[in-house]
Amino acid sequence: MELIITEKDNAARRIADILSGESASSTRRNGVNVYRWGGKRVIGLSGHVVGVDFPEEYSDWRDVEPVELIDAEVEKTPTQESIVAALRSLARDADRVTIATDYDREGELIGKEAYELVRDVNEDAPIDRVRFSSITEREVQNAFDNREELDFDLAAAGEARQTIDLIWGAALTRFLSLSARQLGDDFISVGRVQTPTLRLLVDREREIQAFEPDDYWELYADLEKDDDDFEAQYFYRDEDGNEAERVWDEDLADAVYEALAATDARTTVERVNRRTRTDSPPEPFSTTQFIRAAGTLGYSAQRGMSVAEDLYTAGYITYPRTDNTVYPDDLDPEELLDEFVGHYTFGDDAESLLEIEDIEPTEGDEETTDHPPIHPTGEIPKKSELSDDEWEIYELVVRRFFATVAEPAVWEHLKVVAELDGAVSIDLPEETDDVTLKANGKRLVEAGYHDVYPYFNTSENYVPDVEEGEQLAIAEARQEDKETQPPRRYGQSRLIETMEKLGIGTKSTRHNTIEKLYDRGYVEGDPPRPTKLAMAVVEAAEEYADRVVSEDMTSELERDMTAIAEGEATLDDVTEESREMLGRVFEELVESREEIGDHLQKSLKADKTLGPCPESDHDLLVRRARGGSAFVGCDGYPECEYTLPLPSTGKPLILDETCDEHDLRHVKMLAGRQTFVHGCPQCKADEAGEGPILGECPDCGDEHDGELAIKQLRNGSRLVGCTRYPDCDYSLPLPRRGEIEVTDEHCEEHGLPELIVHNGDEPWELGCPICNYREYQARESDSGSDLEALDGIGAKTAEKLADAGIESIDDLESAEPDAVAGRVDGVSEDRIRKWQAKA
DNA sequence: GCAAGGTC
Repeated sequence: MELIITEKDNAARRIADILSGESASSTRRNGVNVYRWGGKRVIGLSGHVVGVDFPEEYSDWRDVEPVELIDAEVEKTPTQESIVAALRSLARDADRVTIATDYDREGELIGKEAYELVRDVNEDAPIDRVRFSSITEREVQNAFDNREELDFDLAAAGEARQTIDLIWGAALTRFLSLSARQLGDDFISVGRVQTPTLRLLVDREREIQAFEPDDYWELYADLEKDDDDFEAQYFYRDEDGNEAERVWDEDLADAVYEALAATDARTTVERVNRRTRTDSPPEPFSTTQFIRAAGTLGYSAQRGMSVAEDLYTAGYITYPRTDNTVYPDDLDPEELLDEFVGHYTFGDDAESLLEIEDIEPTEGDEETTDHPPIHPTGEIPKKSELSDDEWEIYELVVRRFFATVAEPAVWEHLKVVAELDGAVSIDLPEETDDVTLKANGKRLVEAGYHDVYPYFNTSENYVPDVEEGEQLAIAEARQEDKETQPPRRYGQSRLIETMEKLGIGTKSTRHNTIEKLYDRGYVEGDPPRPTKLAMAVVEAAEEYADRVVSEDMTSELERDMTAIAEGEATLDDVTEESREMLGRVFEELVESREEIGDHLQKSLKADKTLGPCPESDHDLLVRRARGGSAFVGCDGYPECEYTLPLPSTGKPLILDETCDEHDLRHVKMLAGRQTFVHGCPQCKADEAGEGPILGECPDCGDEHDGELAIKQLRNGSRLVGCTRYPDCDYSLPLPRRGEIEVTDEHCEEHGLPELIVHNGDEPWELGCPICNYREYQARESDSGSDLEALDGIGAKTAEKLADAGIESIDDLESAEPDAVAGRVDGVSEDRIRKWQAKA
């Protein structure tokens, strides 16, 4: 039996299909897919199935001095037990083994891990390696006809990286966490990739903080041509002879403005320049460029990749983790375009592209052996099979492929330079005696690839045809006061592009690294903004472990890995040298342990500080109750017990903005799509108490004495809500407009006063707010059950639920999952719990 | 509970 091992299940299935001529059948062994036909078996791993770690006796952070990790042994242990077991049992019966992992360094290492697992149970079977850069019939057949050997040197290069990353990362992470007494979930981590990435953000933040704006002015004039006018901007030549628009001298700006604004101001056209510019179509999608494009559609790096992975797993697009920007020879663009002909969304574009005579796809600079650039596979999903996000990303990938085989666009640029007539009595900048204006027009003459790829800005700027010597009056002049702006924060996709340029991280990990910075409390918001803790970690690293905060550590490691791969150095040479270096770092580090710990702790506290406590000399902090919910408490606790509530949904983020009245920073609650700005917690608490009390809260009145009151929210809407908010979020809606009168009449059923809304001529007797809301809900449910608003409940399911007596979200929330599951076919307890969580 | 790299 021949055993073929791939890096992932998906590749295993496709290779089995190709080699068997689609006759392979899928079976499961130990819960792992195995594809079989004749005497062949194919199994897919899940990337690395073994991992490196220190022996058990090093696992207690408090027991082990971090410095001891430097010379600790590093072991490899299975991390994917079931896959390892399945692999071993297949390997026992194999008389030939073929390693078909990805064609890159990490793939070679994963292959070597498989090799060793096989050798543990089978000493004799020959083990070959096949290499292919895309899973197409030709490439795969060719690879199996030209079997090669596993490259142990290349795998060793990968092992050097594993060892060095573990030792540096673990030793420094434990050192910082212990020195700041941050154990448990909130440890302080550093690493070869995350820390230089964080430094990029911190450096930018430092620039922003140090930035001092300068004033400047810009001057515009609308020039009249026939019945139209068009905007032209004042410019001059600076010392270097370059065109400059920013005027730094206010007196000069005023003088130019006056000259332009004079009632008789006229200009003469000095120059008219027309040129056409070719606008080449974009390159094929690498992971980084894909993330950037998805970013412009509003997807975070993580989300964009996650959607792409789903589309890949479903078979609609190729593997989304690739550095490659050159399509392989195997890809026949015409053939792929043909697949889209007749499609209701893409058909017309595909047909028009097929009319191009010689289709020559664009190419980027990066050509790699691992995977092709991301492109559609030709298996086209129905729109209804995909979620909105999936469809949007799928369309992006299809259209990007279209763009890479489309024709260039052509722009016509029209530049008009005009000069103010008559003598000007202004002290103008050097090398000019004139007030000169320019207008830059552009027009898309041939849309080219923009027709099939509508994601780029193609807005035109209209400038009419004018001739040299023509006189144009000034319709209006404008002087704009401006300020230079601080550099902008990195957005997620810019950050990923910069990481790629600096060579840190990989196509598969860069987006995860950014996510990790969020999880660790190093950055907040989007674009990511570093916290005080992040500043302190970077400062500590810069001072004591400069290597781990610089991208040079990666580039030097890359150099060493190349040396190992080429047989010029050994794994031991490289790791030993790295250990010595880390040893020297620790010599200085341990001397300053307390100082470093102090600084980190202060920064951690600063990240949680809102401002002064009204009842003591301490600060108010965001704290976490035992149950995990956040609230505001005093740093002077237990002497001062002052607290303020925070909403129960989401994770609090402290903003820079401060409340004028209480000097407290505003709070934003991060809760995915339901993220909202809570504002100053003191103001919110004050507001919550406002308004007349109507009666007992039906949800928590018995247990906690909650009461219902009329509340006005910051956004202007009003409601009847519990005074114990946010601990109790019972609420009833109220109309936005009109004055609300609380009458002496009380509802018999609920004991609440009847309300009257005065808005316009006719007062509206709203009545008891609970009864009013019930009626409103009844009207809503007449027009269709609100259950369908929940993700995962379609019309059919809603009908089935209604048959079982569950007609609304309220019903669902109060239902017992096991009872419902018993009454409704095909609906499990689990699903009901999920809906209840969503409701 | 540490890293970074695979993959889901």
